[in-house]
Amino acid sequence: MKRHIVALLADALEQLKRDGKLPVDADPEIQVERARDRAHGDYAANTAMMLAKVARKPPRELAEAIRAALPPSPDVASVEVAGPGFLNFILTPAARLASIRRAVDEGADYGRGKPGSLGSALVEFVSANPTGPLHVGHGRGAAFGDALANLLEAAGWCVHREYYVNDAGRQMDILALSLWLRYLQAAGEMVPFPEKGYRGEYLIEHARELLSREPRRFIRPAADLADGLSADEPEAYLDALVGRARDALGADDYRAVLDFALDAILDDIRDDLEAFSVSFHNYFSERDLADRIEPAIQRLTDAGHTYKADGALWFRASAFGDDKDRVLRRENGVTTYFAADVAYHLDKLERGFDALVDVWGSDHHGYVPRLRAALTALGADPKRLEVHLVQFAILYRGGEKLPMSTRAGEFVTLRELRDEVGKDAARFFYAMRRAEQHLDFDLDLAKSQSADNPVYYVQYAHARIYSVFRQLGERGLTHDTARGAENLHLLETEHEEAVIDLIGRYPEIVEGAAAAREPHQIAQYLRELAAAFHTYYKAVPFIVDHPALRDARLTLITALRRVVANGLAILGVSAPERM
RNA sequence: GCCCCGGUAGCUCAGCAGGAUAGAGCAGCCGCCUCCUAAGCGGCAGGUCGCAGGUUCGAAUCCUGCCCGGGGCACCA
Repeated sequence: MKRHIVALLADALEQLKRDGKLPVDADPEIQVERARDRAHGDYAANTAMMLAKVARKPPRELAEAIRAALPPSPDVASVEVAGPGFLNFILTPAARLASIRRAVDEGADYGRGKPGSLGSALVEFVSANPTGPLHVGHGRGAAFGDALANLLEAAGWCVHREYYVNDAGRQMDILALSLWLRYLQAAGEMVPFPEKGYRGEYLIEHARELLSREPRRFIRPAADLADGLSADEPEAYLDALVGRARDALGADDYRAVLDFALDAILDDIRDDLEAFSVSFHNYFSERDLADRIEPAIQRLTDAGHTYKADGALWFRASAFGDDKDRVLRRENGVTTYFAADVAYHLDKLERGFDALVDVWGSDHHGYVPRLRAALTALGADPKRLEVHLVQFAILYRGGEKLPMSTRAGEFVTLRELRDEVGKDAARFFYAMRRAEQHLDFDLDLAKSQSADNPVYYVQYAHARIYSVFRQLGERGLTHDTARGAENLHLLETEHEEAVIDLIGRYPEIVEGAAAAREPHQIAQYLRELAAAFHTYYKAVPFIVDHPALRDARLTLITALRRVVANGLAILGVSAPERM
């Protein structure tokens, strides 16, 4: 409809140019938007005000001229000039009601774009290091990433969801060491636990599990494990302990411990995400990248963008907009995380996605320029990579800021949040806010307010509609959908106008939210829609004696129920039939 | 020091590819269940949109500077 009105305006401007009332080179971008106020009609255009200067005419006079030049349309009932020179379009009732029929007929597809019509996107999100359970910061990334993926899919993208598993490198060694030490402790050995190890309770539990499966296999004399090591340099101390653990266990058993720890934690993360209604097509292992890192580095070298200095191999990132150059291969020959990430994104590009959508924690923002630089250096269009930064929630409990450290094991887990406020409330709560918005997350408040959470408000609208139909059955009546569809013109209270208007907007909301990559627009819209419904519900009885009017109202709330369900599905929130 | 994000009602936040009177929820106050779920509805009150300039017919929205808050600036991942 919006495009239709733009086309009408374009025709009118051409007509005015032919009549010499407008300079031929006047070629404004025609902006049509939904009127914010229903008194301003359905759609509004500011075209006359934008053209007033070049046309050297007062905006209202110009608006009048455009109005007169508009070709007739079966969908437009009238056009008014208003305010400083707006053109307000009022649709015919039939045009306005068309969306109600579509919502009923198309059901779950209402508001969705043609599948794949916008291209293909790889959405990478969460990608939390597999060293411990997900915490509430990851929860925000999961909720945002999943909603964004759903949203893009709804708008017409073909979406692939991926979780990048950092299962290589030093942190895995520290994890293996930490698990092994807990295992020895569980077996009754007196071994000290390093300050910088992963201290979380979860590892103690995983260690007990390992001990019950393998009561003897990983036992080693460990009393002297730390002998002669200085703990003054905690990180170096940790690395030394890792070395001794590897020696004590031997390569095979060391690897077995590491894999056990990794599998246990990844399984836990997967279960957690599933319960959070988040799923992935693929968990991409950093280890599987092993043989692709050197070729990626080679490609950068072949293109002349690397050099050696201080014994390391550097990427000339500063030539592509980054602050400084970045190391690809360290002095000790080990490639960096960055090198792996370049290989990973090169792999994504080679898989042929039109858009690489990365959802990262905002603490990684300094990392964006170097990755973009690398892709540019490799000859890719840097615009294919878009990175969305999600601010971590800063947690407060009892007015105190909570420390968040995976290694120290001090964090509120996503699971705890879910147990406390429920999956739907947590998902909606996260989805309501813009991702880059800082979030003071007062746990006491969030938990105490759970009954006031707007998610219930929206879900209740859905459940209430089901309730109306249950009531209908109890009164021995049925909904004649054909009669309802034929009698939508009977819906003329102001409350019905408002609901019809909002349902008609839904496809535009999806399109706009997807284009802006802002799932929170869906949440905002749903609150508005639910509010319009609850007001309508209170003011107007649906189950009335007049059959045609009754069926028309039931058709309208059926359409509304569909839109609520479709919108909630994008946010990963359930649409209950009763509450 | 440099970079990113934010500063809108008492609180938490929408609104920001400029547009017609700045919105919502919560908290506060006043009302509403012989009526399809009161997890609801109606109403009242609450704002120099951080500050100062600039661009524009028009600025919460764009530009510049400053102030305040958060985060980031690794041969960690």
